[in-house]
Amino acid sequence: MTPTGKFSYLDELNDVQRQAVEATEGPVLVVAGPGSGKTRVLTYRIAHLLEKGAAPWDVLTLTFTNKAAREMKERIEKVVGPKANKVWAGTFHSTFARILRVEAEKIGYPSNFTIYDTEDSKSLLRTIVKEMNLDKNAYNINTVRSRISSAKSNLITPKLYVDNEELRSQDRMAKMPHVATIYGKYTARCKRSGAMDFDDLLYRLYELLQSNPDGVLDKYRKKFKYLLVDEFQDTNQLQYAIVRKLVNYDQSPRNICVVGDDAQSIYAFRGATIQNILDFEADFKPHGIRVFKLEQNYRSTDHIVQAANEVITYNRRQIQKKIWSDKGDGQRVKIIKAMTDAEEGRRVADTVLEQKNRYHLRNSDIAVLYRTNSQSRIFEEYLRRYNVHYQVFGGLSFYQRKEVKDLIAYLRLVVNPRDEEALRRVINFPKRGIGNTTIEKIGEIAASQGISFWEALPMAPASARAKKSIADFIQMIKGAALKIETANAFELAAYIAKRSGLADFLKNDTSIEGMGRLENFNALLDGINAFVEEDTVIDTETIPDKSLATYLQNIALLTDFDVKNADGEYVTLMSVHAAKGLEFKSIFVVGMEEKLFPSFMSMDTVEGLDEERRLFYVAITRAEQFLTLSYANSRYRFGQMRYNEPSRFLAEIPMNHVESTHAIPSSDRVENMATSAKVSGSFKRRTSANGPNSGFMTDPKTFKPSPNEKIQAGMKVLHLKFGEGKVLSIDGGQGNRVATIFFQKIDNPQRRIMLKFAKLQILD
DNA sequence: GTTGGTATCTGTGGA
DNA sequence: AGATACCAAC
Repeated sequence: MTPTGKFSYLDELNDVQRQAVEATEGPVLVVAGPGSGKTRVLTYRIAHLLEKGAAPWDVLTLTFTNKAAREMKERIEKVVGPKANKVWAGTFHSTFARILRVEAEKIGYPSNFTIYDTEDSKSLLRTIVKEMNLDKNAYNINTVRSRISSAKSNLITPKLYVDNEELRSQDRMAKMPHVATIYGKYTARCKRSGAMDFDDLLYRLYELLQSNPDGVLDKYRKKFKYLLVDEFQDTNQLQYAIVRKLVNYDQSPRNICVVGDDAQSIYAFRGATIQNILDFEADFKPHGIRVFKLEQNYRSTDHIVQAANEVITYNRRQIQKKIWSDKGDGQRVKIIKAMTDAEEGRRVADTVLEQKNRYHLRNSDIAVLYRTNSQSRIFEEYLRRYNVHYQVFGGLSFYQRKEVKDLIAYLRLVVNPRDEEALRRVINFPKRGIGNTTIEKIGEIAASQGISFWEALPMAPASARAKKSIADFIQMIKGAALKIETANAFELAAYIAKRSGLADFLKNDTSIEGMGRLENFNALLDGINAFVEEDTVIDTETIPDKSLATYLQNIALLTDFDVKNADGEYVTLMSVHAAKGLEFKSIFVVGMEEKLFPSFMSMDTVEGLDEERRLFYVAITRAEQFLTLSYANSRYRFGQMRYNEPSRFLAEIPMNHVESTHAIPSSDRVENMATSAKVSGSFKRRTSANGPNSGFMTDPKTFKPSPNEKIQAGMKVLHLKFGEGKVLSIDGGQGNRVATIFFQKIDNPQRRIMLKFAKLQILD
């Protein structure tokens, strides 16, 4: 079949891709390896739907980032023209917020509800923990928040939480038995404040569809005739439950297509579960699901692809697939070892320069990826020193800066005075003589009467001066709220900036940082002005509504990515998580050390390690041509020098894909241990308690050594002392063969063993 | 209520 | 090291 005429875009697809695009009716699962043209399939599929006569507004595409949604729309537009803009394509959060905006009142929320960001949530939780007189050290706010978040992501309401013995006993073991109560109070407080947190945007939509007031469920089932979900491996139970509500019912055509890669699932901490992919297959099996596997990688050269393939085999469960590339062998993986984090920074920057010169790479071809955002500093330092332009993504986004959040809090308050977190933030900033005692009293009144903080404000038993301040504050907010119908968002913001004293406060701070803050503050005002003046594309939509409420609702879901200018020539610095879906000619994955990558937080469980390994898989598969991994023997953390061993992931890359001038990490380590022990007396040698000398890992009675000639790379073998291992590679001539073997259970897992002396039993 | 100094704590990822 | 929480003195 040779597609002709207007279907010519089909020519740009390989066989499997085309089948996935053309299977428009009924349930479809696309398992897409890295660089396999996943986005191309999704966009062409939508284009194909439109060409075949579907109306743009019949199609709903859910992504995880605004960037992905935006990209998709742009690419659809290239194929089908401007009607692409009428397709519903957005993030789960923004799309659901948009629907909730319309339907909120059906579930007891105002349509101008506030969206609480993580800081707001944590601040509210802190208040609740305090009010309940609980020990805030026992109730770590991040832990509490994530418990509540994952409860919501698993469809567990406060009521269900109370009755859930498993969760309750986990809480008791963690010495925080009152999480259930906190969860209940938190939910009530959000509702009373007319606020939804990020999880609520999903949960409340589910609740809406579930309770189905005024046949609202049917309305959306009819509206979205085709549903597509990107990065399905990163959905949580709640998201999948919503998807099922929308498409999986009697008489439904079940036109749903989900695209994902189990090997790239890296958001389990956010409640995502690979189980969703497996469930999807089972749930739609009775309805003729079709599964397509995209296995050809168009992004990377072979050494990189094979290294990635090999690394991921160390994970337990996975959907079988073999990613391959026909782009030639390309360069081997380069490994940089450094003594200190500073040396790592310098050598990475050196290599950046070298690659720019030798291979004529541009800054924008290069990215430095790290496990934690705090690692960015040292690379910034050296790149700046070398005069290489760079851009850091992640970390504090523009909208999270204090000066920006302060003004936004005022604006939030004008739109929704019940917004307690906004109110608490600005009631005494700039200072107007309303202190903690007064604020606490107001909180108590609100709690005892079951009213919002705002409504309790005038009842505050305070000094005459404080009362006057409060009255004035109320007046200011009410005054601004009155203008909401007549003034546009910018006029209101400018008014509040002046009237609140914020603008003056910032102008009076002449320090360097203070000037920076003023700049940000003004940039925010400019941004609001631009929103009013132009057809600003904020999310993926051209927003027709210029109200302050619309503005606030949109920026609440923006991240750093969406603000930074995407053009320009700079080296990209970002976390591995943030790099998902991106590609660069040259990738540096830095900080390849035990306890950092894999993170110490994830090291004690197999599931945790598997997720870290998938994260590493994502990192290395971002590279098209050059992949450099680096680690440092020591680095500063919390003002203290810490020593780490090279990451176990390094040892999982077979030697034949690694640049040979670099010795393997485990043998490096022996040298480095010796030198650093001399240099620094405090260096702690690993105790051998569970190391190789602590005795046999294998029962000598059942151990049957195999003939050494039979040992080959890739085999699983058993060693008397070291236990089970995997032969990574074999080198050396006949009679002198040396095997590099990875033994999972020992401290320095990668070992070089002379086969003529070794006793090894082949396991498979 | 506000200010400024000191103790304490933090140890991943992000919509 | 850097942010935040807490506390004593104004």
